[in-house]
Amino acid sequence: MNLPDARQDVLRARLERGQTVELAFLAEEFGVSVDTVRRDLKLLEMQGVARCVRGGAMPVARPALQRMAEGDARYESIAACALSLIEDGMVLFLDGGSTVLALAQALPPLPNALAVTPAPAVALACLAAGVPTHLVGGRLSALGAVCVGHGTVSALSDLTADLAFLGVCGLEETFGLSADDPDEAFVKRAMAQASGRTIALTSAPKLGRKARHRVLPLKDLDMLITDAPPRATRPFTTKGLEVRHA
Amino acid sequence: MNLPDARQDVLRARLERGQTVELAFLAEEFGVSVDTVRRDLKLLEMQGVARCVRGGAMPVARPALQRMAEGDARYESIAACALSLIEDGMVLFLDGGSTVLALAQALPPLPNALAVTPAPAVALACLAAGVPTHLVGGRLSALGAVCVGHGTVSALSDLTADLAFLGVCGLEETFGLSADDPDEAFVKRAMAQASGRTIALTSAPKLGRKARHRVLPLKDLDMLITDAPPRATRPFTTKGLEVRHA
DNA sequence: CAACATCATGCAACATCCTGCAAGAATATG
DNA sequence: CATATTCTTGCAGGATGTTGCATGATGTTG
Repeated sequence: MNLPDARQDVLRARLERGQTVELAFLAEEFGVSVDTVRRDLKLLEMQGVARCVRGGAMPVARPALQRMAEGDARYESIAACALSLIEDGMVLFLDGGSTVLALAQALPPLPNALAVTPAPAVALACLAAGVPTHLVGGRLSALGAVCVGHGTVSALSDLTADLAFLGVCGLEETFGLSADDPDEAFVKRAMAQASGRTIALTSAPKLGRKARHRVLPLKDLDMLITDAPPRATRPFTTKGLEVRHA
Repeated sequence: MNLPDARQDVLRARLERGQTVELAFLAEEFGVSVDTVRRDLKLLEMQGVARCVRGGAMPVARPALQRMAEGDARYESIAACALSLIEDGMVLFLDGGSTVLALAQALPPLPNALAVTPAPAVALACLAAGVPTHLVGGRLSALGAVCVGHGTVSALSDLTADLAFLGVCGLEETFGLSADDPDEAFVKRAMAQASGRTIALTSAPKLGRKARHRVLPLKDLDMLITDAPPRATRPFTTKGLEVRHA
């Protein structure tokens, strides 16, 4: 348990859960000096997971609600690439998350298409774009601001779509696509299983990461759209996954 | 949890939600001296988030909020009046519409309550306020950005709540409460029928209006909260409706 | 006006941060 | 197998940030 990677995994998990971590307390818990923990946190800060403050670190990925408002240029290129797959008349599953939200905001009017999503923010963006929208209800998860629960999953299972666009918490060569929240994982899986093609949208930092809960094995994924360089997607292309670089 | 930045984040969040904070109480809560909290608030005052006053600090209305305040100042007073009916542990039905949205944004954290709503914007506001939220899904109506349809109505009918807060398109002495969209009318009616008390929130211009579709007769309404002057609500009070003026 | 609470300032004690460095462990290389 | 390299860790130091307290000033209340 005293390997750097193990410590950093624990820290990453807590931070992504929205917890703030305290330096002195962590040093005690891990049985290492505060310097070591400080270095761990600085590393996570480089990766954009933590925000180092005096005495510890705070999560940078605060509830998806706040990230939403900012809007990120990184995601726009991914969204633009995904748009080329969409035609009017299709039924689209749209997951939650900031990358998929960027896609929803970039949608052109599609009067004959139907967007189906468990994410309220995505639903509003689709409606504003001029796409008929069906919002799948349920309990709202605090982490991702997405509807989850049995009702959500079962409602999704009763639908069928041409394309499913999934946000990604982690995508790893052997572990496949994974999510931080178990309930959100079930929702993602239901969308993947009920759609003709499943497309993952993800920014570079998520590649090679394993989030806590497995959603899909890699072979059930039809396409990956990312802004990562080709070298980072090599493990996936060699396994037969189609990758598009934004 | 005693890092300076963490404290300031908490304070910032409360102030941005319109709460006023009290010095002595905060010192107790954080386990630090009042001097420290005073310094925190002074820092936030430099950043334009707080306005220090004797004994604590008050939220400062920022330009973005002020713009909203021009159109919505009246909604805020209605929301404040509605808040007095709400207690932690209740189940609340929240309709769509800007008045109800203002109420959702004004909610304090209610960890044991449950907010149930067919409106995605309201759901996000409740979640951000720290209230567990259930979003009732369905087709998104283009008019009001509210979920409508048979699934929505039937899901609402299977629930029960203590209070239902309904937005109003029209409220007239004989015609009762009415809505512009037929589908939205069914949703409003379902919420009214499944809740203990039904409360209409409405600004002055809606009084005396008949919208296209009837939702409820006046007698099925338990309370009206409005910013209209007493003279405008005379026809309703004489019919036995309880009216509160914001 | 008197009693009291709150505020601003300065200060000393303390905690934390950064940098550099050396010892140990793991891995690579000849 | 021996040696070199890299990585990780803990520690020492000086710099900087933070905290609580004391002091006098200012505001509030009866």
